[in-house]
Amino acid sequence: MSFSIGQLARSAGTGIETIRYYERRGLMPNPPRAPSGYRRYPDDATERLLFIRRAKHLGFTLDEIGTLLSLQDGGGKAEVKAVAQSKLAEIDARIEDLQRMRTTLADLDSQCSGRGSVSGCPIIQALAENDDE
Amino acid sequence: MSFSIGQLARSAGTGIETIRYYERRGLMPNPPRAPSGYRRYPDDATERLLFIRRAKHLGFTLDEIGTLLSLQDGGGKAEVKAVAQSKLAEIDARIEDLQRMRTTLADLDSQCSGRGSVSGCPIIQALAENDDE
DNA sequence: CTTGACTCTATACTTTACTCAAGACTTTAT
DNA sequence: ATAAAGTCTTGAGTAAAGTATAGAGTCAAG
Repeated sequence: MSFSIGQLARSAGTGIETIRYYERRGLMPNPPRAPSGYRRYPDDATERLLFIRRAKHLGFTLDEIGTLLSLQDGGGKAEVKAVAQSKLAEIDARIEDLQRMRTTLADLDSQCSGRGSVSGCPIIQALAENDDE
Repeated sequence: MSFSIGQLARSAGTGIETIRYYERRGLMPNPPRAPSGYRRYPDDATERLLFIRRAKHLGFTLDEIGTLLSLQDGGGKAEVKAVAQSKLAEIDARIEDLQRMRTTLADLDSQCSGRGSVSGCPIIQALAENDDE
């Protein structure tokens, strides 16, 4: 049994263009072709697409997913763990960043009455003021 | 006193191209020109650039900053507060997203010994497996 | 056999916020 | 006066991950 690209897309919940894009990016192997030139996918193509989807959902970039896919077939746990940990560090940094923003913004928001003209608005003032670097 | 674009860039810590870009985007007003066509910035141009920088630092997009700048001159506190709150909600959603990723990833990472070949690696297995939607 | 759905390639467009390059002109310093 | 540094406009390129389009060929059903 083999799939057409449309069937594969449906079975994995992606778009057709996405699959061709992944192929160009080297994430999906070039599938065999029917005499017409149509792509014919083996059963496990769905698995590979779902692998990519799950990895994206965990925050990996397509490049990183490419690495993970190649490690899947013939790497060591240490390499996989390294990729995971570096992503973890990245996520942590991003969270801290966002939390700093959140704190400042929530603070300003709570200081703003939300009534009247903009003059004296603590949010605008904080942006307009000249104290922090 | 008026600045050249280079002086303005230095005084605000941005690049020259960035200033021209902001001008095209409508964030910086078109400044008066010298006879040569050179831009001549009034003193408060630096303030405006710094406003933009601070707002970016809080996570606002340039479009949102455009809104804030126009509210600064003639809006109401309610509008400003609305912009801030919607950004706050966005940041919260993003943090939750990242925290979900972080939890899963940290979990998998802790389950992986980091030694030996990839076979049986919990990280790869989680990505390859077929259980969650 | 014809209609409609599907697929092919190649190319361009999307978003966000810049950044760079080319080629010409101007200002500043020596 | 001349050279270096600065500025001008226009247009293109960058990252990331697709999405869309055109125009041509193919497959399945009636």
